[in-house]
Amino acid sequence: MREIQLHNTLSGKLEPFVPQKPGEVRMYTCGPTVYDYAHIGNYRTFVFQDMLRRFLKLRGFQLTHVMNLTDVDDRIIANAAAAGKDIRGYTEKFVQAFFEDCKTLSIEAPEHWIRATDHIDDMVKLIQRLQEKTFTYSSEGSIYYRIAKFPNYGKLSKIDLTGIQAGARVDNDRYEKESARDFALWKAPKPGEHFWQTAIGPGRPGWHVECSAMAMKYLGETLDIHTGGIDLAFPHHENEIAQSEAATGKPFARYWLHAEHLLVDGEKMSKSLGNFFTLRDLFAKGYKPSAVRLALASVPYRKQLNFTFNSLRQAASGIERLRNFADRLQQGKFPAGKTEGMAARIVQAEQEFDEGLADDLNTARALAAAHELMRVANVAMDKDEFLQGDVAPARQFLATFDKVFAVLEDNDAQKLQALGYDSVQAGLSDVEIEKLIADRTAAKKMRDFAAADRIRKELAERGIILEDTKDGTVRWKRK
RNA sequence: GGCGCGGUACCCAAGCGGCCUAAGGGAAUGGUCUGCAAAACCAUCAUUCGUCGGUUCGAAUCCGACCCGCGCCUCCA
Repeated sequence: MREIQLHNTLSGKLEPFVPQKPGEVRMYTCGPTVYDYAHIGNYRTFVFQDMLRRFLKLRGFQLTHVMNLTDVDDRIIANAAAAGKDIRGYTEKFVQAFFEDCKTLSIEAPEHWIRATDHIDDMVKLIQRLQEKTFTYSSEGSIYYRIAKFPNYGKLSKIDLTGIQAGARVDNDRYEKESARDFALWKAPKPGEHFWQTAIGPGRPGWHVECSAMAMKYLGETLDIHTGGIDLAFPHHENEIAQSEAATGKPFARYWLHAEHLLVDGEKMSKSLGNFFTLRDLFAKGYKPSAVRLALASVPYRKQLNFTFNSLRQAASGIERLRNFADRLQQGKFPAGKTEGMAARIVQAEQEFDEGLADDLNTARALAAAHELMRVANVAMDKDEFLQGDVAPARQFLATFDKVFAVLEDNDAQKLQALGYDSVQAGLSDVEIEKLIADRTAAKKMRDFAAADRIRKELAERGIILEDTKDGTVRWKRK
């Protein structure tokens, strides 16, 4: 098996992936800030993280994956206050929506889903460690990190601190800092704001400290993998490194992976441009969860993904093809025997699939391997050269494929219903459909094709596609 | 200005020195199959890889310059 290569932001290069402990991977991924519904750009990153975790598991690693939910920050405090709610009361709705969205997109639950507000003590302890080592200073009740004391600052984002010392840029932070780049570990409460009463005084944590404290609590002082969106590289991850490594004297994370952004129609998604979408916006327009997942998954994570409705339709077609093939394997009748050639092609597809993913999670390559095998197998089936004994290995391949892509299961309608979107064809039950198909079959027998076509058309209008098979049975599916 | 992605067919996209007269998918057109469909299959769809130079026996792939798109450089995945 080919060794896994990952692009490490730290070195700017592809590196062979070798975890600290053979066979075990400890991974931390930055999750959402739950001040609103997450948007599809967020999910581009989360789907990437999910595919990474799925691939590592497929490769047999014992994985401990932690994803945080940032449920305290300026926006949350402001929005909660405006809504007259406390922090938990305000964020709960978005936390639940996030969980639902993950389920809908087949994003697996990590081993630990954790919230910042459950870990204030851990953050306080980390800040105290930094205080002992004099990496901090206090000012007007807030505690800041003194970047000047950490010589390696900038190693992740390659930022050059010379020339942008205090005063180089306008510092409009409300608090007093020694240097413009210094960041708050702990923020003094403002009147009326929610705060925690702690050993380091009243207040609330700065943004960056949560990830350092939580990651180290669950995964140890040196993680194998840390990931997030590219925008987090600076300042968030840079600051995490500064805090963590100053406190422990050890490398914080060995591999840093950053997902490029999703664009909509070639532009940054933003509310003001009117190109801002949540998952729910897409479902309301009738797009399937699986198509959204595939659209997000099929462009490798280090490439900006230009999201368009056309790309969604393309993904939907891809899903159709994959599922049609899976159905054909499931339901088709094949001659007895087993062919050498097909077995070899399947092994080849498995190899290409694995190699693609091992190559810095090149999902486009992995997907192409599946398509290539499908074409070869379909051709063989059309010629009756695909035999019964070829079915199991082919299905095995699809199962492997789906362990990472997770789009084959035909459960979009249920997922949408669970979220309260009634699918178009909700009116017809399976029994009613079967009844209409029986009527049509009867009409066909009488050679009353007009009547038969009328039924087909009626079903089509309600989203049911019929397929006549050679042996006279009729397969159907919901579009 | 600094740092970083990227420009490959109508669209998405792989490729990263010879196996490339460039994977895979979507769309389209024609065809096979079908009572008609659907699915599947076949054919057509880039002698060319943003532009111009250079290196090389050989370049989409390396080097240089330029053009264009995008992101980060104050809490945005």
